[in-house]
Amino acid sequence: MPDSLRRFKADIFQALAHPTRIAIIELLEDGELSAGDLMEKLGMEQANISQHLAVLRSKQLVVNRKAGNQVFYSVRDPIINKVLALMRRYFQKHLKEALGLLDEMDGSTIPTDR
Amino acid sequence: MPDSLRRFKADIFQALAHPTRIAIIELLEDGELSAGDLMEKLGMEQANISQHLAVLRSKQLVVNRKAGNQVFYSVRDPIINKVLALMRRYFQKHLKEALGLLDEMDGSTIPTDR
DNA sequence: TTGGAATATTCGATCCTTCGCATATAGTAT
DNA sequence: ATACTATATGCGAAGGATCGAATATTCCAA
Repeated sequence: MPDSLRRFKADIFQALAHPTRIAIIELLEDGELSAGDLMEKLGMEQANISQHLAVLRSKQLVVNRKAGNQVFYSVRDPIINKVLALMRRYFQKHLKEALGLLDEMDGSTIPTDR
Repeated sequence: MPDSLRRFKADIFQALAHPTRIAIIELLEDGELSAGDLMEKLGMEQANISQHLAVLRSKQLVVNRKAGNQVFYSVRDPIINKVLALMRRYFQKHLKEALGLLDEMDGSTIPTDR
């Protein structure tokens, strides 16, 4: 496989390699949301959300639709949702080790994923 | 979902977010290989391969088995292979746009993935 | 046409990643 | 013990990612 193709895949993983961007994709799984919706649900700076959306857009993981003042985002291809679903399974399977890997153990109860 | 879990997933994507590490995982899909085998097949610096293997190990994506002088690596959980298989489907589906995204078009024929 | 709301972009500081080079460790054989 | 092979680790330079603050753009309403 040529290196350019490997780079393409790596870029997509790179786009997913941030907690906020994962949160965005997962929030969008149930349907489109505006940038403002995401900002509110995630409780982060407007500029920051917009920057993360720009990353996801640049790799074509999300598409956007303008409606007046607002911009609505959705996941472009359900394959990406499947990838995240697989990751959830992976996480559940390796929950113990996963917790061991986490830097901060905040003593909360075992979380159920999503 | 707590942020720590999002970070866990992001870390795994981060581990996959490099062309060389993707190549390693894909090479390991058919069975275990030694670090030397990988070095030879990928034609990269010994230290570099070892560093990438360290990343994959630290996120527990691969496991290793010592046999005398050598260290044999394999993918820990087939779910990771499934994730890469999905990515291959994704790539084929969006081949045209993908090529548009690639920086360097070297004029070669349309590649068949793997 | 001025104002306000929603979103995007630019900038600079800080941190993280990646690489090659050099060196360290571990196993094997002589 | 010595030497050799396989693999890992430490280091420093170069480039890339992330953030908040400030600013720009776009659209609508009065």
